[in-house]
Amino acid sequence: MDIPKAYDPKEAEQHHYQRWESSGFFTPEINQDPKAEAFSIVIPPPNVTGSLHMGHALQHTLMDVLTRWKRMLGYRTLFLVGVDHAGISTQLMVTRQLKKEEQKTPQDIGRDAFTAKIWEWKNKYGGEITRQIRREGLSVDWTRERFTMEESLSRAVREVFVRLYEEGWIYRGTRIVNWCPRDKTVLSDLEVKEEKAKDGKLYYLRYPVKDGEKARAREGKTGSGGEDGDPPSAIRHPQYITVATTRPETMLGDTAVAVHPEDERYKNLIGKTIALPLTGRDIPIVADDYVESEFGTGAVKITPAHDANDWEIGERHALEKLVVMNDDATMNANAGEAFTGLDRFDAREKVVGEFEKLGLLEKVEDYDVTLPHCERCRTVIEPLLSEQWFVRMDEMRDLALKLMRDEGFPRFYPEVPHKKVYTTWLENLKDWTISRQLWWGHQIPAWYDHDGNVYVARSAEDAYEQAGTQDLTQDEDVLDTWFSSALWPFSTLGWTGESQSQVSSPKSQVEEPEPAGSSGLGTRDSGTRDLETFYPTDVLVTGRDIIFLWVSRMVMTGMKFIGERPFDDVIIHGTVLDKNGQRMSKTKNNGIDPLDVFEKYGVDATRMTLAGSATGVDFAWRDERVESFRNFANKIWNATRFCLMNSAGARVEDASWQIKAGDITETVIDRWIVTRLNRTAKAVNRALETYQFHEAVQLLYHFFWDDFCDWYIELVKDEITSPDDNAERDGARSVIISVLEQALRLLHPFMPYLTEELWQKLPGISNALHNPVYASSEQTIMLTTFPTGDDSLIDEDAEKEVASVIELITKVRNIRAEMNIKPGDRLSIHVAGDEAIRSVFANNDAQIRKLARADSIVLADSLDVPKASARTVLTGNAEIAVPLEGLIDFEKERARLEGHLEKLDAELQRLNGQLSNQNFVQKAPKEKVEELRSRQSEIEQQKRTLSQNLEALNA
RNA sequence: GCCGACUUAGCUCAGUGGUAGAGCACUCGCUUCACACGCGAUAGGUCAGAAGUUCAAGUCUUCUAGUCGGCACCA
Repeated sequence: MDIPKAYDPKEAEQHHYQRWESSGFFTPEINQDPKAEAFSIVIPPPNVTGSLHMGHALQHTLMDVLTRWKRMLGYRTLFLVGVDHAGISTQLMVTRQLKKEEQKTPQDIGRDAFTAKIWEWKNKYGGEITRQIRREGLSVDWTRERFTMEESLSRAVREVFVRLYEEGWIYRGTRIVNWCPRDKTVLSDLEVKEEKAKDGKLYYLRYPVKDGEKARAREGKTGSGGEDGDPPSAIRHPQYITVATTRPETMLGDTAVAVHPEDERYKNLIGKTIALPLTGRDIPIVADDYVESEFGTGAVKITPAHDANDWEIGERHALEKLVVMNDDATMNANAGEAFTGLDRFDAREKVVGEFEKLGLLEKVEDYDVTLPHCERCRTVIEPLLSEQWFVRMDEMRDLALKLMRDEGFPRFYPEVPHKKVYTTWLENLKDWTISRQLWWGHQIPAWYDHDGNVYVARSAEDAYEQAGTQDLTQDEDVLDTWFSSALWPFSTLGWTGESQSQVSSPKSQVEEPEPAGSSGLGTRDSGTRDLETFYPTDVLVTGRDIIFLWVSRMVMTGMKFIGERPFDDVIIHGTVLDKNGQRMSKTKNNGIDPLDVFEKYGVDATRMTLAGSATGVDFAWRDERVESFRNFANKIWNATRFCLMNSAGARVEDASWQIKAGDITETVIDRWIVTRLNRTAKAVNRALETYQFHEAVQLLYHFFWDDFCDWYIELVKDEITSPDDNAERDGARSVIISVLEQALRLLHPFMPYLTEELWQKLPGISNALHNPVYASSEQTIMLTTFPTGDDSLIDEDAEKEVASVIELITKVRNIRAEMNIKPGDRLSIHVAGDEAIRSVFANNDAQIRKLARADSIVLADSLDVPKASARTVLTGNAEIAVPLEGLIDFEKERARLEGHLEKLDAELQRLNGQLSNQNFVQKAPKEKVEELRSRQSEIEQQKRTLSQNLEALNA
């Protein structure tokens, strides 16, 4: 067979995906067992504007590993894929394009034309991310692909909105909100990022108090001792009160100054009036507990329309709420003629300048301040009084908290710290601002009549009916993108709220089996049956940045509208950092493009790298790491190449080969590799059950490379490559190729392309190797049965025997290396040991001689070798000597033995210490003590032997 | 300010109370007929520091130091 010496990933990556997809392997309908248990995952929908980054690649890999694994185990498997409309991002992108190509703004062309443009853009460019998902090899069901803006999902959105409104859980109200003056929309608290301001300043402004004490005024000091000697009087008060602020421009909207009611400095000012400079307005001095006397001057200017805390104070004291800014953060007419139209930062300078002119600027201090920024465009957020739609979170939150308290769902992996963070966040949750001043998104299903009455309805027709008129206008705003994402686990499975009975049937039950012959394609109308089958989903894989934004909200809506949790488990994966441990970001331009990595090292090697990182832990990206998995892929390629070069007369035994393994596994070496295979299979399954992906990767890597390649292939090589055409050789060839086939299955969820490519080349493969539930499907490794390991095939004696053989070979190789024996020089090996070990070595004489490059092995009761020999001992106290007449360097040999003795000494000392400790002997488990004792006597024996050897050398 | 995580070999990281592990890099040797993206053999650790619990601590507790997160506040 003509197979290239090096694996070329691109070759395999081109061929298989299209066949997998078009053959319907990814759809749950491929499973022909009507009773098959369901397994489902929904993808966190990537933004339609997005392109693949490492975070995606990581989470996608984990989801696909689980899906492919479960599918091979016979589950009815759905990995649901879809894309998010990503309101702000998409609107901004198309706005930019419109400006560039037509020099127009969205307002120029109007709402309908603009949203049409976005749909156009989506249809043209929105497929980028889905092409990349195919490249990753994800076994997602494209026949069920969803988009958050498609009709059925939009219907679910309207249904949820209407029902929450009718229950009073959604309301419209006027609040201080986070306003992005650049995107000109309100944002939720979660879309705002606190960042340190570059040169924060704290400005101390003097506000004149009406009827202030003139004598004090000239000094311009508050509270300090009068230099004119006038004693302070209870009736007298200073002419000014000084307030400190970081945003002087907001003083134009001040409607009070607040002090702490117990603050002695200001007690007599409470109730007085301030003549607010630059405005001609009079504002009161009020007392409020919120004020901290120690901070700043202890007096706070109150701007209820432009600060959340001030708004609260305003409510308590019935203050006027004066809005002084426009939606682009320029000052409006309320700010006064001199300021109207000025940008907020220009207004700040001007206000400060004016105060200075008036002698009212006391001082300016440098001040570290963190300011809220728009997560997306990094503009400083302006807290603004605005009328918006909100979701009341008290009862929603309780649904999620109750689920966690009563049932412990969702289970977070890793549990620490996410369970606590999630719970704490829920406990302190504030209402959710859901309206957005955008055009791209789900328009709020609320209509208004001329009198401002609101009609919330599932459709315009319903609203007309409610209002008794068609003269209504729909709310201009759209919903937060996360509102539709919150419904994703059920809206994608067909829930639109119509004729919805509670999901009561266990999801393992599928009412009617798919008719035979149905390829499972084109099942978009599977409707609510999908919901019954696949909801709740099994596991959600996502990053910690959207636990609040997304995970928590899915839990709430799932509990509210389906009455069941949306998923059992949530895997929170780590962040992929750059090689210096820094977060990847566009501004730092230190991102690593997964597609470049695919190009350079292959998709499978990238997947192994990602799955090989510990669950939930951040890790720095190293190309060297991918390189090692690229090498691993090449190793698998070449091991298979070797098997195929020697496969005449061999064939892969079908799945039952495991059971009748006794028939074909005749040698201890065969029994050993079958044992190792089954131990590995068991451990891999155990690791995946607890989402220890890196553990599974390590197990597979070492099984394949160390056990299978380094030892098994080398031990059976002579037999496999024998030119003699006989049944024994062909049997051996069938064993190795069958073990290889099982190994490829174990690797498949991680390395789908390579394993399919190689599997298809093996002799004797067919769909008879498939899991029975996929019996009639076209042959593919992805539908074979995943090996779970069989205890009856684990042979501990074989393990021990081969371990001795390996130890012997290794020790002899060690002697060769330490003594600088040339590779071409042949040796003879003398072994003294008991009957059992001698028979093990005798049975594997040929293999040992080959791998240790020895001419002969002499087995005896005791050693009879010349002084010029290198010696060592084996576990179980067998002695080894390699005569090195003329080759031995006595100095070196002495040093080698002494080194070995030293190590044994150190260990023995530890053991002696432990075993002479009565506390240990009495309290430690019996087996532990026994274990140490036998190790102790073994070391003593080995020491005796080595000492004798050393003496003989010195004699 | 509150909560949390991390600190293990030169680097990146695993580690389940019981003799410290991997990959890469390093050192030595090898054109051994699957693979130099390879083979063989080494070397390399006071597990951040201190105290405690325990027969036994990298692992559990407390404190300290450093690194990095999340949340809140910010007149």
